[in-house]
Amino acid sequence: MSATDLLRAELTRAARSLGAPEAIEPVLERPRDPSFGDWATNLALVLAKPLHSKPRDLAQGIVEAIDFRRAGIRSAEIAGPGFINFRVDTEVVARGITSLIQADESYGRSDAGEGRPVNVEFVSANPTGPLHVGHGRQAALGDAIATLLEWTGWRVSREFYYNDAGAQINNLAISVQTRVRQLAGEQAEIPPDGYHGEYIRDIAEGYVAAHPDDAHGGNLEAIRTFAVAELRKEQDIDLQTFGVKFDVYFLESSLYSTSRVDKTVKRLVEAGHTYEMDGALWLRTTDFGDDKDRVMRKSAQFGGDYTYFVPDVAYHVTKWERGFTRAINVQGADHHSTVTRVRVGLQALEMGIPQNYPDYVLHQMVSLMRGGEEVKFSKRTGTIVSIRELVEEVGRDAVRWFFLMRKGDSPLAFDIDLARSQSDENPVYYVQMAHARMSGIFRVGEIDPASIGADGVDFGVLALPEEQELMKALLDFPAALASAADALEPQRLTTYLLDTAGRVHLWYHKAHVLNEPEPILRARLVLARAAQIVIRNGLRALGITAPERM
RNA sequence: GCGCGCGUAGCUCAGCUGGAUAGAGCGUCGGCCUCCGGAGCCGAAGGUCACAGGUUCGAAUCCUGUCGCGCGCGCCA
Repeated sequence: MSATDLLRAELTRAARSLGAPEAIEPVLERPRDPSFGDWATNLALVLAKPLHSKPRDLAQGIVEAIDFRRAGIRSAEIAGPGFINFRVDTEVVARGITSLIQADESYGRSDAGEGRPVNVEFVSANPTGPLHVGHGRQAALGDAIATLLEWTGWRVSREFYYNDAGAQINNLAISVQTRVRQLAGEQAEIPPDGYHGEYIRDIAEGYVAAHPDDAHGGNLEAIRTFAVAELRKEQDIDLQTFGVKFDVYFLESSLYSTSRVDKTVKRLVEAGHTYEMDGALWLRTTDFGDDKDRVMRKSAQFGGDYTYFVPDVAYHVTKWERGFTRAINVQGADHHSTVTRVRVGLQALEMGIPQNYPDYVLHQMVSLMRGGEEVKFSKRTGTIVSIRELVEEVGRDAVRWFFLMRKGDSPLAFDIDLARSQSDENPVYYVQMAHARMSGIFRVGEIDPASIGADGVDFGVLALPEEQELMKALLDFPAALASAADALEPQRLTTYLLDTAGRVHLWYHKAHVLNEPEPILRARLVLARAAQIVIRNGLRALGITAPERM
């Protein structure tokens, strides 16, 4: 049980003894000013209304009802309008650091998810081109969210859905076919809504080499198959470069071949939420809060196909039926209009799927900055900069960190110069350096960090304010990680790591380790080990490496 | 026009689901160190949290409206 759990449990007991409602859950937070103490609670302020008493009187009652020993505190003071500030027993801090080191690689893990399954879908790029930096942000976010959920006890499946069936694939095939014809010396133009990137020519050349019998590109079906396979291969390399692995690749075409699309449509019709108009089949999405109804099946004059959201709904039915009672989709905010449609489609099926299923994590656009100017184009791919190029230039760790350090809600200006720089101003360098420095202590001292144990160590000698603050920060790690996981906001963890790395550096400058006399040496080795573990685990949970030296 | 998101220090951004005097880095100014395991460290200035109302013990955070920016608004995906 962590220090905060102890205190919280005791507060709950004290509050109930004063007549507080059963459901009360005391909130603990770090006081803004560390001189106030280690933890503060607003419990008395919250209870003032239901109990019809003055906050300060209640606070007094709570303080008197607390068993300090059981709560693991050495003082409790009432402040301001009714806050209660606590100072944690030094013994409790010592125990916390001790169990941190014992937990080692699993420090920060919790079982809030209780092993329940969750599906995290991200990237889901159609095989019509290389992955660009927007997909990169998605890959970093999705992979980090998935890992954070694993750390908090969920059974995670990473899933990549791709459209290998629709109009865009047709566009791709025609674009490649055009290039094949040009190679054969024919006059041909890629249609305006086709794909114009340089890579299309590469694929055309590959096709001709693999299909010498079809040098003029007459076999559109073979071209389509070839192009999709090539681009899937390229995207896999992109993902590999980025270090992302998926558990499931889900093909849109399989939804047709298994009749799942037809079944979904049938069910929607039977549920009575559809109607025919102008030769098309419509879903009455306005019944569920959409601003207009949506076409499900196009009329004959538009080709008679299903619109994209129909297979998308069928796809999400499979997630539900595969046992994923929780599903998270990571997408660019430019696709946010799909959120309502997918959810509404699932509601209209009336099969007991919750209204807010699936969860969405939407992220804003990425722009690349170099030399203070925006980078717009890439030689290789035309109008986009591919994630592979970016990773090759600045490195996987920096790319991941930069994509994770901002809230998804805000647009991201990726500073290439900063990401490359080997200096404290580069946040990922700064954090990794904190880990490398801790590792350096053990390397120089020729001590195996894994051999460090905290038994019998006198924590009382860690009296510097910097080491007190550092220990507190290290003990905050599990809560910081859990908060990032719960909110599906990895930037909470990057923020925590940056702050904690700052405390590590501060301590490192202030306190020597290796040349100190015995009781201090041992205690500081323990602290260095604890810091090393926290930074390493935090970076790993974000998919970033923690180097031993830099 | 409608929907979603955003607006916090000169710049880039945090702000832990409503808490105390709104924070960090960079930049600026002043000082210290210039021995170390990669030259850092200390301090200062800098804010109408876009604006106006509202909710309550208490709002950057929740609600309403206004302004500005981004994205979306197809029988495209």
